[in-house]
Amino acid sequence: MAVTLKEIAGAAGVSRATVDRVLHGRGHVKPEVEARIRELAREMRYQPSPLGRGLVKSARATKIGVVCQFTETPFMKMVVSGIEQAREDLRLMGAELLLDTIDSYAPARMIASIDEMLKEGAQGLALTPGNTADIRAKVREVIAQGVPVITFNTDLPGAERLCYVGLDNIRAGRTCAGLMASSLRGGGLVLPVSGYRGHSAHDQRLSAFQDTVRATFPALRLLPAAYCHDSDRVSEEIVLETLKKHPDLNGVYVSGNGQSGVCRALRGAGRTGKTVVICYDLTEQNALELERGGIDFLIDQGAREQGYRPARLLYDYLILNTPPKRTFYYTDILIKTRYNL
Amino acid sequence: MAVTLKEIAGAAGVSRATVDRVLHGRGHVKPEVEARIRELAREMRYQPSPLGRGLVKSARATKIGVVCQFTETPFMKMVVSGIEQAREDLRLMGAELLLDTIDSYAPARMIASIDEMLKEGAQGLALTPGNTADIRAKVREVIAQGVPVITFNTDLPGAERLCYVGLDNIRAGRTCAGLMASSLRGGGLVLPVSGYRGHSAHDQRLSAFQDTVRATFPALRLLPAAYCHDSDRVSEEIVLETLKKHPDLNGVYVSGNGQSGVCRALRGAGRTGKTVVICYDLTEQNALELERGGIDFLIDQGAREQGYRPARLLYDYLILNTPPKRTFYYTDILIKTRYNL
DNA sequence: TTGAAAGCGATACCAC
DNA sequence: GTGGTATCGCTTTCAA
Repeated sequence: MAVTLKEIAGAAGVSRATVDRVLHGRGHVKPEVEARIRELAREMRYQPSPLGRGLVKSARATKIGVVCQFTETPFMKMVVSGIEQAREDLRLMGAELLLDTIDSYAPARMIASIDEMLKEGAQGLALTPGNTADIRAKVREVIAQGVPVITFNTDLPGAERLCYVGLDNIRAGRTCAGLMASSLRGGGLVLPVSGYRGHSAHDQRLSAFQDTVRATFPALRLLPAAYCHDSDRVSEEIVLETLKKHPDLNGVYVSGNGQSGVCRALRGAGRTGKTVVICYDLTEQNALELERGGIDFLIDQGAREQGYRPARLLYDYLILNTPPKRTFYYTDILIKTRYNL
Repeated sequence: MAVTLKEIAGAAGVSRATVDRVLHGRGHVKPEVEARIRELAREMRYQPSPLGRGLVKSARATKIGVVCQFTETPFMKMVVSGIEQAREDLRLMGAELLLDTIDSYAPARMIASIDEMLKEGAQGLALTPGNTADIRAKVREVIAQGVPVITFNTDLPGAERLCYVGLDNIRAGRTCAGLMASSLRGGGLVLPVSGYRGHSAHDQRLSAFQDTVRATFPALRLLPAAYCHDSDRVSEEIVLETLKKHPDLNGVYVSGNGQSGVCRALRGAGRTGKTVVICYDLTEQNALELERGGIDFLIDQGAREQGYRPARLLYDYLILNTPPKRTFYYTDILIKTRYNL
């Protein structure tokens, strides 16, 4: 049986209320009494019960706001399903999750949504921010008001957010370089395809891949990176063009979206299973391609975790007074093949 | 705000106690009242609060027993750390975890430990059983007494355990075959090294690997499997012998322990980085070898998860009356390279 | 067959 | 400064 507040109170010869005040640093307690209680709590290894605390808090439900952008993509849909899982869990734990999804990239809507959340009484926010000056300013303002913010999927450099939950894109890019090299032991020609120039995740994945290949795997020759703007049509075009010049293209690395287009082009050219394809995000579409052999390796970001974790961290912070242990919660870099889907 | 028992009681015009009896199927309720309450609960989408329930149960702490074998191996040490994490979490949730570790394989001690747990009042058990007749009989007996059992790491076929938590060794073996094939696109000679003949996990990993290679990757030639009894000395010997006959050995697949011996032999022969090594379990030793390039791919079983999950499932079952949703909780097949450690 | 009441651990509020 | 007390949602006697 764990030690309870009541036991501390008994041992100290005071009431539970006094112990509570001390443990929450609310003051209004005689210094000597306070010291004694602090000492006692340590000695008896007191740890507050999340059960009791949660129960009390469930009276006036704590509200946690989540705003998620880009929800039109299959990947983000999975993130949202993680958020909904969190909503369910939080409900049982006596808290309420307010969710707003923004289907595309819209900084203005993001800001409006943040304001809306605050108006509805959100006591903490989880966001997938866009990195614009407006949003940076807004987030700073929110944090200054004492509302904790967690970023997920995309970070917001330079803001005092509690922490970031998402992929370590640099390590992911390196991992892909390693996979490409081990699949092409004899060396070969590789085409990197990225999504948007300036999209921080895409950029990081791309340059980490390029840097690692250049530094560690000289047998691999890199073509200049091409940008497909996350469009399958464009990525297909890019690969087809490349195949004209290099019919024996050995590998394609896709750091953003456009995976299907790449697969289509290679399949049309009869290069499926010959040209190694490495890409990101375990969407249904991509899972299918893994099984069909169109994709060789895929980096899964743990989408549901990205949706779930931020809300839980905010709960722990707000209700249990337990701040996140780290500033970066990197989700696992999960390597998927057709065999471990 | 979620629907509470009280609200149902109010709506049904009865007391909370009556609703409670109905929802727990304890009987002693007039059938018509019971039907009305059931209907109401469904309509109002009542879901019991884990908070309230946990709090009550924390009075007479529910005891959950965990018995873990083979704890002398580095892998099992990580499993134990997962168990200890669960112990901590359960404590906060008002339950108590009794842990007994058995360093080696000892069916008799296992049985004694189970009895001990029951005597100490364990209301549920998580076990890494050995597959002997004695243990099967004991587990059956325990389950017949109404004490739920969960197996982890090793399953116990034919017992009515609640569920199994652990690796899907067959899919893992297949995954390794796929990795070996993609690393040796031109084909090559591969040596499978297993631990014990008759050890179900080792056997499954081995035969799934062999079957997949034979069926899917004809370019890979398989040497007959060798058994090293989990000994680095023996595995080193095996590899050295093989290298004499086949100095250009292209791959080694290690389904049990003995990884270090394999790496040592290859390193001595100057084959590190040339012969592809694929093995299991992210121990410190193995992590080091991944970084040094002695191991190319490694399958991580999610050791901590294997220790943590069973206790949580028992808690959910005993305290929250939520039985496991599946009979097999396969832990993720995590592919590790030096880049995504 | 039913209900009233106590209590799990922590918090909030109101008296003193 | 401090203590008493109601409360959160649920389970568990005990009494009717």
